[in-house]
Amino acid sequence: MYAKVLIEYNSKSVDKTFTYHIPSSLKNIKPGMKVLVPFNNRLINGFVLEIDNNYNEEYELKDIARVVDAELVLNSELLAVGEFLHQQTLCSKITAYQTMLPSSLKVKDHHQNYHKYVTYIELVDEYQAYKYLEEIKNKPRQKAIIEQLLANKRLLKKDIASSSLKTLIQKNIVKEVEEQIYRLNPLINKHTSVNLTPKQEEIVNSIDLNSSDIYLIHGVTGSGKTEIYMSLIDKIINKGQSIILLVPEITLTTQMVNRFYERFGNQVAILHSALSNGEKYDEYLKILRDEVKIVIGARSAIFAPLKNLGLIIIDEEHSENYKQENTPRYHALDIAKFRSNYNQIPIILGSATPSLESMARARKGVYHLLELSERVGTSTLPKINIIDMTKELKKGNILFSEELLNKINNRLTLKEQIILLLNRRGYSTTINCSNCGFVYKCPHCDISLTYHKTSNNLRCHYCGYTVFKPTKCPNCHEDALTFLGTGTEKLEQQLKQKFPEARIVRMDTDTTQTKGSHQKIIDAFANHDYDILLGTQMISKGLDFPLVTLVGVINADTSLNIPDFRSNEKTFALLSQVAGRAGRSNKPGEVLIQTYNPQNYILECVANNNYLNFYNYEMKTRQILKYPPYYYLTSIKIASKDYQLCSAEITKVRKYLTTKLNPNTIILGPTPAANFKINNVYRFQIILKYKREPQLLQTLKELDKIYILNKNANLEIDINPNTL
DNA sequence: AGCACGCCGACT
DNA sequence: GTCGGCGTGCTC
Repeated sequence: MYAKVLIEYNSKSVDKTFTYHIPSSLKNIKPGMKVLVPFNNRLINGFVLEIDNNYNEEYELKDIARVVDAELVLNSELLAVGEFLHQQTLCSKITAYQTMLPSSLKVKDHHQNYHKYVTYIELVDEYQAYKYLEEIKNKPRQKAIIEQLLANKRLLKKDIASSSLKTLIQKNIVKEVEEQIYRLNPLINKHTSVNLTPKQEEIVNSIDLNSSDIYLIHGVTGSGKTEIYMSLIDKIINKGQSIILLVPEITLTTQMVNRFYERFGNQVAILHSALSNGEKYDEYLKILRDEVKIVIGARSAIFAPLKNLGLIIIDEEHSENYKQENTPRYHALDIAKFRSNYNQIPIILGSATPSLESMARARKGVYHLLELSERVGTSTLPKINIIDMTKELKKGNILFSEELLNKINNRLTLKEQIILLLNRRGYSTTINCSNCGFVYKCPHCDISLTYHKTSNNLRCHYCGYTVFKPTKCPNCHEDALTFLGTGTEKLEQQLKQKFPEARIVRMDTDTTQTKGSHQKIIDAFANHDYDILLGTQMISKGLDFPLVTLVGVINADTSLNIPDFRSNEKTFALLSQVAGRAGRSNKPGEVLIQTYNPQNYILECVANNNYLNFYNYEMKTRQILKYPPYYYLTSIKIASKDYQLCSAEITKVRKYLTTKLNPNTIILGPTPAANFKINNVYRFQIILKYKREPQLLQTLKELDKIYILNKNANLEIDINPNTL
């Protein structure tokens, strides 16, 4: 028996299988297993792709050393998914399979074991124990242990004083028993039943669970999409099948996970980046051992090794987090479609603000469109007002309009809560010299630095470069440095000045660095320990605080002005989402959006809660500018530390593409990429726009081969990129 | 990836 | 004469 093994070197130069002999002691080796193999005079982790019975003996083969984890096997479906991932994103094969397994399994220590054990003590023999009790009348501690064991059968070893226990173990009266436990062990199972509204019921019933169709549920915030998911999950479990529920990373808060634990208890496994490696491994084992029916997780949970998959749900379908921004650059929906096709099962997409791609497909009839236009219960959609900041500016109000200040005051006296959104962290966003015009930029990246007041330094938000706040302009040495723009830090400070009695908490990347801090802030706010929550976009999604009746957007323009073809779509989704945090219970909510562009059509659509107008308007722009969903995009970048080489190589790439691709394909560039210079690496970019390009994958694959050998220039390919 | 092999420059 | 630079090529 022989095995074809991929070596776990993340380099495209060894991205092919190597053949090994399977020794008779390892006959249980299957494709999809992790093994340890001798390679180039050392032991390397490998991944078995195929098993062969014979091998034409070209040269002598080495033996597989051992199996890393016999339980951890990718089944044939997931092996096919890995191949698909490799083909579609042009990543190396080994990267594809590594992405699909929990990251803790990138084994460094060859004798590592991920199982967590707990040690119990038990009596070896009850009769012997009684007899021994007679002998030790004057040893009360040993006696106590035996008596406890007689009453309880087993005890946790760590709860027992060790000296007397040692004697008992030596005398073979007591033995130690090790048992594997799971690090996460929810047993909350109230089996609360869902009561669906007639509209929700209608949607549940219109979904054909035996099809492989895709359904888009367009439901306004607070319309109870979760109840629909739960009801569908119930049906699937009754069919004896399992479910994957994808949510954006940030939505995986205990608020949401607890609802599923309460209803489905230990049938649920969760997978997301905040889990420790051990926790991830345990959750993964539960899935492999067929002990759970539901996997709730972020993007990579789409690879969950559930057997007998019956349904895939992607909540907040529009979220950009479903596309991975580094290799392999895959979109979870593409993997979902593959698994839907493989298992002949449906996909449910849910969103209050569907992506244009999904809505366009739904309206064309490729997906089924299901509408939920009303909130459940007594809650109604909040009233949204646009505030013209140009008028406020004349009154001298830069950050807060009069109306926003009045309303904050009002909610504070009513003991209600407030959420404020400012999509920019730090204190000031640009530092320039009013004397010579000098702008402080990162020396490694082509990005202006942001001032952070708490640490009194300037920071690059791309590479983390930090300098102390200078007192004088480094160019003209005048004391004329000015700080422009506002970040969350400055907002917090100004807010404290205006409302000294209010309890304010800030949530952004700076205040959520340590594990669990994100959750702590949410819990504290939910507990009404704070009156005002202010933060960046991470406060906008999925949170449900019944006391929040006012949402303020400090500056809607920060998001609108980002130079990206999706900035309108992102702004519409962000503002609609954050607006949806207001008035989620019986108290009506109100939203104030401050802007310097009050006549902006996107903002008007947000204010009127009119997705359809936004959709029609934005589709027209996309059509004129030849963007998705009318055209597909692919971005091809050359990255290099050498500016000259970088620009020379990208020109060659363009020439190559011109000869190989369909003449109808639009080839734009080369241009400097949006991340032109990061960490001293330059990037030039070519953008492809096409409706149909059968030569695409083949051409890119060949191009990729050319650059495998080039050490000084890297090729970065992103098919269907999120941003350009 | 990681390492051996190999072919040219400036040193004890 | 030798130490060492990193280009090339191989690993079942």
